[in-house]
Amino acid sequence: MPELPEVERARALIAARALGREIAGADDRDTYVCRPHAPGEIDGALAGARLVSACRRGKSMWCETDAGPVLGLHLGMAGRIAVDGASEGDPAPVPAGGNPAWERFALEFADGGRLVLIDKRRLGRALLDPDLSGLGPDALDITREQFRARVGRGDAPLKARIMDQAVLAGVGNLLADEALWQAGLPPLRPAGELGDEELDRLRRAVRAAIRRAIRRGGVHTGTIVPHRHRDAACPRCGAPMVKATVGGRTTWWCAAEQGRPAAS
DNA sequence: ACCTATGTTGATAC
DNA sequence: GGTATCAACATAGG
Repeated sequence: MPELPEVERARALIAARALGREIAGADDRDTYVCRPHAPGEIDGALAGARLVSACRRGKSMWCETDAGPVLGLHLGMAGRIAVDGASEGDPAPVPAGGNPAWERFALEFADGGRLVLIDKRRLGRALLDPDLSGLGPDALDITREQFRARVGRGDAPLKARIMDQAVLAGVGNLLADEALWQAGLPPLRPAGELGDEELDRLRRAVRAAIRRAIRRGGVHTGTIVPHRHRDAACPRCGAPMVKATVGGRTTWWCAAEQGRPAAS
């Protein structure tokens, strides 16, 4: 589920509950999730240290430590963070019993508590000193000028453009559908065709959708999310919702308000 | 049972 | 360089 809002809630959870606690060790035995590290490398780098900050850009998180190394965390497609058993940033709070096999990485604190990366699919990541140089500006911080210049160019479909993390960091599949629907813009329209007024409207919609999702608990709380299925109607005008693959992802939009029919 | 779908991202190919 | 496609993972649902 994790798009920017879920990641922000996870970051806030870490900031509130994990900073300053002595790390006794790390369980980094899952070498797929902790790649490119060998088992024991993260543990060796962090044992005895304390997290001093919890930061985020787009969907990437990282924690600085008083020992030097930075711990990078990414939730991938199904990851969530829990600290001492309390989870944030996901619709269904891990009911007491999420499968223990889904705990892919953990920081064990000297006080007995733990910070855990829970991830059914193992597409999340935990690693040292992550490279974040390829990320564009965070979707909540991007200025109007930056947004116009970075999003309003290229031949790629508008939706693919706003989901490109190098252009703008944080927007995923559901947020993209939500923001485009709120702004009344066609997902398939080439990004470079947009005018400044449309780009400003889209930026407002992206930021509003993100802030609302953070408040309400996740991207699944979006207005069109329940209407992303066959035979659904646009909750604003009643026209049929239509579907196509855009930028490699399933995309739903209002046939009337968001113009441009599905290509082929 | 078999096939498809799933909130991400990276590596590849044109 | 920009854009598109596929694969990585593991589960859930028709």
